[in-house]
This record gives sequence, structure tokens and C-alpha cells, in this order.
Amino acid sequence: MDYIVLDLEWNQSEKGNKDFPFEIVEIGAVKLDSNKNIIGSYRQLIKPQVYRKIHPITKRIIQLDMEELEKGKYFPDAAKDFLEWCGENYLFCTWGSLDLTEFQRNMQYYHMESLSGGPILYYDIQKFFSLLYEDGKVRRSLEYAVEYLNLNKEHPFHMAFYDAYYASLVWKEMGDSNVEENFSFDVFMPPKNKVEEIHVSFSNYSKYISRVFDSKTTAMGEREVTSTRCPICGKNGTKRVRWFTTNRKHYYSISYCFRHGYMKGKIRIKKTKEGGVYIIKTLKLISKEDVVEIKEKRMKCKRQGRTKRHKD
DNA sequence: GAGTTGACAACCTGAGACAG
DNA sequence: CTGTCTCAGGTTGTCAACTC
Repeated sequence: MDYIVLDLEWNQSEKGNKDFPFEIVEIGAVKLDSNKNIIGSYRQLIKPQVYRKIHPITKRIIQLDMEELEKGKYFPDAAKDFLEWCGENYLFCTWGSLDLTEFQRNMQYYHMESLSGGPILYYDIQKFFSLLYEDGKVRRSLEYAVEYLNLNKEHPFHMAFYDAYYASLVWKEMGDSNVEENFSFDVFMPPKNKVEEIHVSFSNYSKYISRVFDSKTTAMGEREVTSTRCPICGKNGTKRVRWFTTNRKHYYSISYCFRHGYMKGKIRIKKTKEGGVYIIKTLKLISKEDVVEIKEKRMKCKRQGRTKRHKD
């Protein structure tokens, strides 16, 4: 299995365009073998077809001008060429969660065949960095990470190829930390039916991405959505704390597996552009202390509701 | 400027239970 | 019957931290 560390540069309209907000102007990537050694590189400028001026703010970030981009390739040709370069057996890695989505959005704009038709498993190295060196939630810039790890800043930032290269170095620096267990899915194309749904499980954690439902209520009424199966043995756990929400977008629960202990459930409600709803559920084995923490969270949430209403 | 995510707060709505 | 309260659901807006 090879890894394709991908980075894109894009431009945008001054007015904004919901259907096509960003036009990709550069593709940069490095190919790594299974030991994260660089075995290939890719760089390609794209000739813009939609936005003829570089947005002033974008101009400050990327070191490209229209004159240079005129030398680039037509996006569909470049994308095809790039995907051929990627090969057969590979996995995408990016810094942040946007690149794969934008790549697919651009492909769709040019009516190209979709990358996979469903969610795509990828490694978000920015997320890995946060999990390993910070609180797991903050998002740091690539330059911050390079400085933090004392890597050699020998090239400029915000050039697709060099950013891909830096991201690969940052990831390599993480060594055998097993942080890859926290992989991500790009859901530009959510599962359309039961067959396309995603089920994956790891040593102490499992993930489920549901198909698209017409509303949140129907989604939450589905047994597969609210079930809490143990990530290890797959047996249905008994609920200790029913699904509750703090903000109506995230739901939490606690269940108990008689063989493997407590698990925390988390459901995130996601909406599609078309108005449908799908959910991402994670189940994670947790300690007794974590159980107390979640119970407190629920109590706090209930209390807040009461005092607020009393005030009114 | 455009977009993303996550956490959190404020506000609106309707249904059901209960008291007067 | 009206009014109040609780408990759901849903929307919007804020903030911070990123992507280009």
C-alpha cells in the first residue's frame, strides 16, 4: 500500500458561488511507500477556466499569478493524469479536511467520473498532529507543526508540492505511534444505501457512517443508528445512559458490555447539500472515571436547561 | 473574502401534563 | 377553558482555529 500525501492550492470568486466556491489551481503530492519513504512526487499547475482573477486575499497566501497559471493544464486532464500517477493501491493523506472534498467538487464540476462514489478513507495529518502533541481538538497550521517538531524549513510554505512534502515529514516524525487508528472519512459522497454504509472497528473503537435519511427523526429512529455494539466482540451492550444531546447536533450515550466493560457512544448529525441527513457514530471503550465525567456532563446539561427556564 | 469543524449559547416552536 | 411548566425538537449566531 502506497500513501499519496496530497495538497491543493485553489482560487475563489470575489462574489462567492455556492455550487463552485473554489477552483483548484495547483496539485502537489508526494508518494510514500509503506515505511513512509518518499518514492515519487507530483506537481501540476492548472489553467483556470472559471475565475479569471486571483482573489486579493488568496493572492497574499499563494505565490501564483495568472500569467504563470496560463501555462497550466486543463483541470480534467490534470486530474486524470494525477490519478494515473497515484497508481492502483494507495491511500490519501492530507493536512486538514478540505482537500479531498474540493478535489471531488472540481471533478464533479467537470462531470468527471466520481472518485469512489462513496466515502473515502484518508489520513488527516493535521488531526494526527493534534492528537499526538496537543489536545486532539485544536487545529494547527502546517508551519506551526514543522516548527514544533524542529524540522528543517528549507522551502516556502503554501506551495502545493512543498506543503505535501512538509506534511509527509510531519507524519513520518510521528513514528510508530499508531495514531493512524484515528483515520478520517471524506463524505463528499455520503452512503446512498445500506450496502454503501461504512462499518469499521479497531482495538477499542468503532465507527459507523449511515446512509442518507430524509430527516433527523427518521435517522435517530433507526436501530442500526442507535445500537451500541461492543467494538471488540460486536455484542450489543446494555444502555446505562440513554442517548442525550448537549446541542442537538451531537448525542452521547453510555453502554456496558459484560465482557469488555463500558463504552461511550457519540453520534454526530450531518446534513447533505440536498437536505438529507446522515450520521457518524463512534463507540469507544472507556474507563469508570470517564463514565462519571459523561454522567456529570449530562447532569450539567439538564441543570442548565432548568435554571434557564426558571429565569424566563 | 470564501469555506471547514467543534463547542457553546440564545431563541423559537409544539406537545403533553397539571393546576386553577 | 386558560395558564404555566417541562421536555422535546429546530434554527441561528457566536467564537476560535484552520484551509485557500
